[in-house]
Amino acid sequence: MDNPHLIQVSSFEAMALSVTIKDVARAAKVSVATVSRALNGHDNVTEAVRSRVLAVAHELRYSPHHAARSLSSRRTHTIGVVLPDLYGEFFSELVRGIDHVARDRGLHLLVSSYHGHPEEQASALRAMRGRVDGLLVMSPHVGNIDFLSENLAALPAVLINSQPTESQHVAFGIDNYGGARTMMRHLLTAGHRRIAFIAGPPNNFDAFERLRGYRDALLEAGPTAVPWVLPGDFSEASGHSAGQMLLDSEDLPDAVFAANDMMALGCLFALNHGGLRVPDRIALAGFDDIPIARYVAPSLTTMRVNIPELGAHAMRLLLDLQNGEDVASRLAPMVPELILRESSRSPGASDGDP
Amino acid sequence: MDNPHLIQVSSFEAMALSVTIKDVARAAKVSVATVSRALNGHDNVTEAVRSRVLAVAHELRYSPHHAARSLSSRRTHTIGVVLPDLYGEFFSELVRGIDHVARDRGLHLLVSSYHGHPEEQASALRAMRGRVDGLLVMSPHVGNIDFLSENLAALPAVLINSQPTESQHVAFGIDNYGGARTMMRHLLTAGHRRIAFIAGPPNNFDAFERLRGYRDALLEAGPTAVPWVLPGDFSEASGHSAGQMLLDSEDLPDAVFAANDMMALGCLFALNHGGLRVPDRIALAGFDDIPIARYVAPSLTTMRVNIPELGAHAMRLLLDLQNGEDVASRLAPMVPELILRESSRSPGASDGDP
DNA sequence: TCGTTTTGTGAAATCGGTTACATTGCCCCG
DNA sequence: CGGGGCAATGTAACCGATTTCACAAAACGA
Repeated sequence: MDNPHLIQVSSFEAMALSVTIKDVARAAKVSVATVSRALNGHDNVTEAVRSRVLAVAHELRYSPHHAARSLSSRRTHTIGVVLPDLYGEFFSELVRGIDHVARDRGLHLLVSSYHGHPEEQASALRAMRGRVDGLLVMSPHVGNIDFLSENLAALPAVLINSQPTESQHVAFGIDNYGGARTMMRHLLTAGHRRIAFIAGPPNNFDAFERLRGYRDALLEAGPTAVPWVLPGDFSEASGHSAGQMLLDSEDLPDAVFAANDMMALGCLFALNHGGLRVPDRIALAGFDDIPIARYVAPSLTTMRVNIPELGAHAMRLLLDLQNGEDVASRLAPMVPELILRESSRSPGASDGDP
Repeated sequence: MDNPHLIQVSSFEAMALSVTIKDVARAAKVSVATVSRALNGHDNVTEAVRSRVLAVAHELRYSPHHAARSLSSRRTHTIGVVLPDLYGEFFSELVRGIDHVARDRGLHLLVSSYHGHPEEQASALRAMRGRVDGLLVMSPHVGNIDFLSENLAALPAVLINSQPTESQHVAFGIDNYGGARTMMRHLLTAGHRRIAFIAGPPNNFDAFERLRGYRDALLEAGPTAVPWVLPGDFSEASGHSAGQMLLDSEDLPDAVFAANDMMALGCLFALNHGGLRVPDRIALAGFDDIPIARYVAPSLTTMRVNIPELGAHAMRLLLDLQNGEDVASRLAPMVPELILRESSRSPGASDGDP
């Protein structure tokens, strides 16, 4: 470990814009092959040589050129993450969960969003070639998903919250259908019969499943409960319009179930400003349990989805998949949890704490 | 592993995986150089040849290997983004602004966070070599920043919201000091004299500047106003503790100014649950104007920082810097805007709308 | 003592592109 | 009609690493 006097590094080397493995080899008086072996921890280098190489490399501030390394080793140590968008807490939390696992394993993240334009998704996927070892893809658009197979060139991939497909891709997501039914059961049990639903974007698979859960729950509840669907697109603004629409109409539902929290908040905001007290006059519920949900007044009843864990688990699936492990047993969707808060507290019930 | 079926599958995939420029060249009966030129839009290829090459490339689903391309062309078409963390709306919005510009220019983003461990930052930076054409670095830790110069290998870089440094790096950020003074002026004008400040993390430069603004504003306000600083770390939890601390103490300040919105919200939450009406009993203000701020009840007075624009502008600076443009004239910090909301409405003033 | 492994190191091929330079064919003009 | 100029294409040298293979020296066994 100690042979500092062997190093003859002149300061002019520091001027070099980028130090390559050749520079290190020259300074350490060995071949590039030996430098590579020494730095990558192969066991067939003398300890004396290794420490000399390490010292020189450190002295020269050498850091290997990633593109070159991945070209020859055929590994990039990078995972591609292709998302519909980056807006809002959902994606933020998702990426955070993914990033956490990535860091643990010393991997990097190449984040790409196609900004809601499904047609750009294919090109986003294609651009990943040669940059990543695997892909995490969130593709919530209902419809043909098999472009994946066409544009992936057999990279290991895990689909997040996407429509199931015939192809072999591993998919993992949330039990949106079950979650919506759970929420509906809660609202129905509380005595609400006229329950409006603020839907998500028409082509979104999550939105579709939540709507399906709403519908099926109503069917089971019997003929007294009829569907009442308001359009929405997952944005806070669309929730606001839906709320406005309710204010403008003569008769109100007993409760409003929004397909996600953002819309529930927009709706709440509209109702609040319209002077309609929640939950006294109308109950309100959302889906996702984004962090804000607990802070608004009244705090929002919602289905909690552990979003970081969704991303983290998908990431772990992907990595294990790369290692050839069998992950089939770990693909059951995550079941969301009902979080009861003030916005659905029935007026008849105890007033609750502050 | 010696299941013949598996072998068959994997070898099939291997073939699909490795369609290189050579395969295209062979199929189109031209040389690899011509393929490269045709695909990259050089003008010295016959139209007939170009279209043949394009057709074949599309037919074979060829997409160039990124590592190889960037190794020879010395461009990665990727920008590295090194952040302290990915948690919370601030970073989410920041990345969104950056991503927006990146997409416009057809660039990718390599996101890396060092999870609050400054010592990991150097390695995060070093790992960027050969993967990115430029760097966006947010390094809010007070102290030696010159590790940047040491670990950057002359990559163009823009610092976001970081302590100014002697080195040549381009830096861009928010006028935290001025913003804090603006808020203080508002609170003082409203008649508050005993104003408590919930500080950010001790080593954070933004936090430091905001605290400095608070202190200087108090000094100017004269001897009747004395500093009252509560510890915090930018997290909602620390704001909550600060609020709790206030509730437990006998005498209350007239107003609380939190160094960011997350802490203001935590504090608000604590005060609400403690039965202390905001703003009737105590005024409250934050900093950042994160989206939630307008939804909480009472809605939060804060300094608006256009966070996506902060990221977007830093990104544009970086790209122009790469092009050798002079960006010196565009480095003036962004001035935050005072957003008056319910949480600081003085009890004496008009009651305001719902 | 002399083969025969074992071990450490170097030379060179390789990964998949880009691009400088060489080559070819064609047009045009003296 | 012959050669200079030009445009289109091919050849091959890179880019900076990893890795295979060859080879020399050292260790080993008989």
